[in-house]
Amino acid sequence: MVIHNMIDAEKGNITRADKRADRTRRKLLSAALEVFTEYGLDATTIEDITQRADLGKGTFYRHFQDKEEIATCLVDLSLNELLERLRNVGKLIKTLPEAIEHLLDAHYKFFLEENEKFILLFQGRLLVKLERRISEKMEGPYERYLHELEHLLAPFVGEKIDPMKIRRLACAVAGFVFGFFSFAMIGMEMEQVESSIQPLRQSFVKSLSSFLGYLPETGK
Amino acid sequence: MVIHNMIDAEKGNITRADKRADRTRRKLLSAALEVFTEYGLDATTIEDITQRADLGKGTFYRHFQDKEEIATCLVDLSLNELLERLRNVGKLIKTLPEAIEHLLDAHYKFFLEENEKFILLFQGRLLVKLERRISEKMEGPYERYLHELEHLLAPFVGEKIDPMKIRRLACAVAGFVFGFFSFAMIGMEMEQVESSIQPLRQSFVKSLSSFLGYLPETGK
DNA sequence: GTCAGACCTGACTATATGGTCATTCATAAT
DNA sequence: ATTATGAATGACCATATAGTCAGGTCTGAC
Repeated sequence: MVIHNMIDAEKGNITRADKRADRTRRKLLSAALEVFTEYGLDATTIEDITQRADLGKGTFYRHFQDKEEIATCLVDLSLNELLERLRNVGKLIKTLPEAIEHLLDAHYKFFLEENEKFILLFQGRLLVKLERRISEKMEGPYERYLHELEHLLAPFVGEKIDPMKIRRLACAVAGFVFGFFSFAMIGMEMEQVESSIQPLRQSFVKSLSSFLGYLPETGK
Repeated sequence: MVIHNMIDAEKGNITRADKRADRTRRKLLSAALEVFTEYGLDATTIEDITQRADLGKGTFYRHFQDKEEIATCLVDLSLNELLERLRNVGKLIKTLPEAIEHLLDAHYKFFLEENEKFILLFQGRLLVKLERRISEKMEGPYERYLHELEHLLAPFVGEKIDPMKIRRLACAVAGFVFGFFSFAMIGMEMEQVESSIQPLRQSFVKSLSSFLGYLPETGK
């Protein structure tokens, strides 16, 4: 909610005008998510967004500075949802492979349930090359994501984890989930997908564990 | 080579001017491949290309109509290389799973050896959503690719293959290779990658075979 | 009912990119 | 050496998109 209405804000009241502004902002965000995943970040124009939201062009600039800001905002929101899932550990985790299992599960469910948001976060390019014309603002949330990954895995790795390793791990996980998606593409039933992905999952978890220096014998 | 020089062309001679034009054209193509994979198709401008090629902007339009044409040209060239690999079957193929094995191998090697070209062909989006702002010209080579895939697989499938199935298969294969790439990203040795990808490969080949109606017992 | 304040609007301006063309440069024939 | 032909050039124009703002609309207080 954009707070221009200082009188009401000071009173701590939520006026109908505030609600209206909030609705408009939401409309813009949801429209932007749609067109971004449809046309891609670069190809969408501000008017694509406002037309999809059925609003005037000027309205966009009342809520966001530019395309980058709304994109960052969407990335932030989507990332928060993903991180929430990461933090929300079901069962107790004792080993690194278990932690990585959980990591995969969270991403994989996020992909299934919030497809557009996943695509926004891991939009092709991020996977394919690391150095790109990525704006400063866009790097922020991504750093946060990496930091959170480290936080999740650190307890199960002896020494401090090399930041480059975290980065690569992140790419690998996103790649894995997209790879998993390739199974879904051939129109298989979900149960069938789950079972055929199983051998890959195990192999992948093992690879990632040893990549982070895990030794099966010692359990460390 | 752009032939404006009719006198020499009629003579069947290749003049130094022709060679020069050809060199320029190649410079443009190679510069375009670089910037396309770096910035993405949408984000690159004509000047990005000419600057990278160290040429004047006007020169671009002497060789290509617009960005789309050079992109299509690159896609065509890259596709031809990929199709060449597909046609170049090493050993005799007798069953559908063997054909799919070969299909995977070709894509996988193409990805490793011609990374930029692979990325150009399967640029993120194609994977993620099928309906997009894809230009007519871009669809052409892609249709050709699908047709060639059908040609490769048809002998091992009884009835005619549903075009939609071919489309999905194509997406699945590209997705698989990107997924495979996720292994490579974590900095593993190539041999290690090959062995950890093995269970996945088998499972994937099986899934694709049955997706196309293959019954293991009958061998058809 | 009316008035102030905040939201929304779309015509307008500025800028960046696409695309053109008169000119310059390189080549090859005489 | 001269000249004709085609390649390369970059200043230039046209267009599309970013971003602005004066004016219209909605809301809530009095």
